[in-house]
Amino acid sequence: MQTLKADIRKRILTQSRKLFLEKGFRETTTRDIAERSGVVLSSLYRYFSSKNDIFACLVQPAAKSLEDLLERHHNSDLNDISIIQSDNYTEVTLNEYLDAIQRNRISLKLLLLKAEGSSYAGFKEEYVNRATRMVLAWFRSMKAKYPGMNTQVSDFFIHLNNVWMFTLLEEILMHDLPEDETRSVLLDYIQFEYTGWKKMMKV
Amino acid sequence: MQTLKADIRKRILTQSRKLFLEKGFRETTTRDIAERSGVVLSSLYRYFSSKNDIFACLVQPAAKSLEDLLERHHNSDLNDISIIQSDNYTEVTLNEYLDAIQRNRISLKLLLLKAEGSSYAGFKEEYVNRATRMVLAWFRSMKAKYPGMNTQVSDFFIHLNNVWMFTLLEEILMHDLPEDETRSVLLDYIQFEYTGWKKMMKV
Amino acid sequence: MQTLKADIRKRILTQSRKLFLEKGFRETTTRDIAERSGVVLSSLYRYFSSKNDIFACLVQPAAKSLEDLLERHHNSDLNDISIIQSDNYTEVTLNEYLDAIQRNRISLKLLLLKAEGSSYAGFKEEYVNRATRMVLAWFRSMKAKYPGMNTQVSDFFIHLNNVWMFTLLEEILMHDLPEDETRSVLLDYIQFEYTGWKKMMKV
Amino acid sequence: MQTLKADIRKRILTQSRKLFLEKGFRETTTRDIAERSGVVLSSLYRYFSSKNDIFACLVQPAAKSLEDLLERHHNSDLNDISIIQSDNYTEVTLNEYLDAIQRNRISLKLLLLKAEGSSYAGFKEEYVNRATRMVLAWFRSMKAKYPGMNTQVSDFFIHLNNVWMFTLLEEILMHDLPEDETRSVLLDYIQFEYTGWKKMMKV
DNA sequence: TATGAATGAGTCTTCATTCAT
DNA sequence: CATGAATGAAGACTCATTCAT
Repeated sequence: MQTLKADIRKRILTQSRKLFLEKGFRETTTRDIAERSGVVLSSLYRYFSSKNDIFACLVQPAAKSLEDLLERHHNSDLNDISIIQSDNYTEVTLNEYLDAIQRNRISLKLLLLKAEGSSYAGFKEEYVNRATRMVLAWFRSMKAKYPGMNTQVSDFFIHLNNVWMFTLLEEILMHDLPEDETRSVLLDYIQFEYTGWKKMMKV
Repeated sequence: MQTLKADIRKRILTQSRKLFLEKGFRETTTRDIAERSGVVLSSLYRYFSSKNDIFACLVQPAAKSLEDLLERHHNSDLNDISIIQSDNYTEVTLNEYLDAIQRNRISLKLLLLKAEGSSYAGFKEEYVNRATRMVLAWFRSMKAKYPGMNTQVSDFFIHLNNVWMFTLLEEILMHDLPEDETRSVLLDYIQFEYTGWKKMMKV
Repeated sequence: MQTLKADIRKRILTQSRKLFLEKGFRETTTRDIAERSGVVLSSLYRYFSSKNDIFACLVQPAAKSLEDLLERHHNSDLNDISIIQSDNYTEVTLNEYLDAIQRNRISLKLLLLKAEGSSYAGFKEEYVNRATRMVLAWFRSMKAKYPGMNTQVSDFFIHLNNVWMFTLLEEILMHDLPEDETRSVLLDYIQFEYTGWKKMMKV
Repeated sequence: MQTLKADIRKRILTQSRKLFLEKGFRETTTRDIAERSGVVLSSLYRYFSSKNDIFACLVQPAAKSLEDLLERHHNSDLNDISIIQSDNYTEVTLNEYLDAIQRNRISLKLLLLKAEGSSYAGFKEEYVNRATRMVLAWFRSMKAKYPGMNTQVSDFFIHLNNVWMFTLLEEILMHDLPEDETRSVLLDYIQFEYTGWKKMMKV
């Protein structure tokens, strides 16, 4: 009996996922969702408190995994420049990104591409800003350690790189890049960035 | 009378520009526009055929200048690799971009950041796709000319770089970067890209 | 089983009482009641035929005691003016009121202050009207007996005094006046009314 | 042309007044109002920002006149006990009340009897509380001047008298008491109160 | 008899656009 | 050509009550 309830919930989530994916949060109506889920409109509200709530459920895993990534990667205490220059850094990083993407493809897609109108609309910007602040802090701490580092790099350019990382994510999702291609693009990206930064910072 | 009419049109455009800038296309209502322009709502439709039409007028210069850039830069007939490697290529390119931005700041801002809900919502994607196709064509023609070039670069990565260029634009506009900073960021960008690509293509 | 059933009924009544008290009849939803009672929504309807029915159960003792009071006090056959003028009339009356209030505080509170939206919403008005009719009848019969009585007092003013009595009740309940204060206020009230009426009727 | 607009507004106000009067704020739907006013539902919102707004327009004169009364009558600086005992005090007061009532019958009726569900629902209680505070202040200042005054009167009883005044108002309105009867009831009321208070305070 | 699910009518509000004078 | 008025479709959310197992 409880299974039934869970079933309907799942059905609603499945169908709304489809709809959000097709038309985005804003253009998807609660009626759409209800009809496609084979429920009466009012029943929707037995399972979720609002349209936004449904979206939140679908999107939360992605949001969580991104937050985790942020935590791990931009913590200035943990990541010395030596780590970044270490041989397997690239690979480790790469795998983490890949993991996050593979695990939450659709959820991420919703979060980053279809959230307009929902409470997650500003997620990307907020996230990028936080990430940028963390990177900036890391930069400053590195400069304290290695005074020879190039100081020329503007805050804005650092911000920009964070945005690009997101853009990369978005594009991978938008084009449903298969796993192997995703991996190869990520490799390219990391190499590209690495080369660029090395030159720029004259490390 | 004709003058008056033009005046009113201008007023509508000025005020709606402000509103679109503040709240975006979707959140701006026709009533807002009419009131701020000192016109009755129905009069709006004497001067413009729809809300979208108003937006189009405001956004068209930016769209045009981007189209022009596309034309000039990604035309495989015109740009041989030798040009890219020429000394002043960077500067020329830089100036063109700067020009386009400076000339159409607000219009671009509307087009790239505030178009949600309008017929221009998909502009960026479309544009990037076209640009990518052109770059790909150029790449292929280059490969035909210089068979030694690295073939490894995926189509997607090229696409990505196009998107990044847009992202750069968007961020410059979003943060109202002043001209000098814009220039310096663009320089960084070009250098960054140049380094990255050179390495990647083993040119 | 029968015991269980009674238990559940009691639980529903207890919890709905709380809710009605907090938020009033209208703002209390059947779902609220069910959840707080630890029953499934549909089970509510096994124990009560409707939301209004639940309210009725809670409110009925108060309604009953008020009806009783009405019966005893405004029965023109029973109360001669001589009784009213008797020494202990005040005290007797006072105690009756006090009793009714003390016995049914919460029930009265629901009936008089929280019934909006229920079938008891009009209770006060109806009751007052009936009471007024009875008092009027009593007045007429008194006038028949004692023709010297002042006739000037309007029907409306008598009605008004009945309403005031209710208002008094409402305020005592609304402010959760403790028993001793309730007693003292009632004393004030009776004295106040008594003085007023004596003057007015030139008894 | 502007007349037309005003006309519709007036029509909406007239019809909604009727409806609110019949069924109260809550039970009156915007659709009701629109239909009875011969307007499309959406047009309602061209003239008023919400259902509550319509109600507010209807009710504001009454609210204003009550506030004014409060201002004039419970200002402890202005009203010495000597004024209250003066010969024409009663008449002046009486006329003021009458005026307020006559001028705003329907508006008052809505405000005091039909506001449930609107933003004016708590008006009465708020008002009474403010009035009570003012009267209490007045009492204290009188006691300072005339220390012989009875102190026994409880705050609650004073509060109660304020509520009664309101109850009086409500009943007058509820029963559509004609002007002359209203006057005579008010006279009774003032006399009644006066006698009661004199006794109570042993003035 | 208990439970999960279903129901359906209803409520306020918004907005771009068109009509009639 | 301007203006006031009209339009109608749409959208999110609520709630008491009933059904089917």
